[in-house]
Amino acid sequence: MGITKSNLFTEEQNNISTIAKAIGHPARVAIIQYLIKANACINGDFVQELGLAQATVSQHLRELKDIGIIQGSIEGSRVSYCIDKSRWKEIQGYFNGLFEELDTTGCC
Amino acid sequence: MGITKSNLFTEEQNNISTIAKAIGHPARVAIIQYLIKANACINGDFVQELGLAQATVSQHLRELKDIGIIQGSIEGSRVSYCIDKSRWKEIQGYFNGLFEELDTTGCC
DNA sequence: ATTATTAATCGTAATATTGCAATATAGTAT
DNA sequence: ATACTATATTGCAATATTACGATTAATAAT
Repeated sequence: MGITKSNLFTEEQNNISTIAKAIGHPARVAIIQYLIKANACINGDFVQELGLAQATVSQHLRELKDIGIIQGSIEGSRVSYCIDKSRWKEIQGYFNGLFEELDTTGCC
Repeated sequence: MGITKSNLFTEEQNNISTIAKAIGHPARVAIIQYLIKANACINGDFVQELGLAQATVSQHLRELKDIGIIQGSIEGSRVSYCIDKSRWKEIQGYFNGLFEELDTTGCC
């Protein structure tokens, strides 16, 4: 069917998976890395940077905006993008929660 | 088109996004959490646990196996699943790399 | 005013994902 | 041998994702 049965899962599970899904495309990882490295709000030429069509890049940017990882503010005829650091830390917290539960003692 | 242009991106970007994609479904997050919490190889009744059809669960388990997060070993007529801890730590490293690059000083 | 630049949105095609019933496979128990 | 149990695979329908050309909207430059 292609439709995820979110109602079967906890809010945390849905949160983590939704965020992971958003990170689950190399272009979006590239955008995130680029903005983190820049450490500033920039109207970078993502189209040049990524090598994808303008419409496609815009779509990826919107996905990242939708879950709050990046923010875009209109700056004249351009749009300035940056990481939402507090949201990013929140996301880091979700993943850390997932990772830190692992008990390195025991089998396997 | 629905086909990701992986060739445009770095190996790291493709690695991260591929793993994130695998985590990008609540059922798979639930499986991971369940196995981490168990800290053992178990033939848990994932079908009961998740509330999805057996075929669907099997599919999700295979996806996690494919990228190495979990391992399944045949145990009589059952299959015993567990987290691949070394792989999981490797994945943790990928995400930490992504998170730790963030400079909390500066704008935004 | 006209033209260029930048970025969002719409429409659409190709492909992927999610989910399940049905079937297949393989071990267990009777 | 037969029936039962657990899991994998196949085939298919519904929906989602990826990508792009074309269009739109809004500012900037001439």
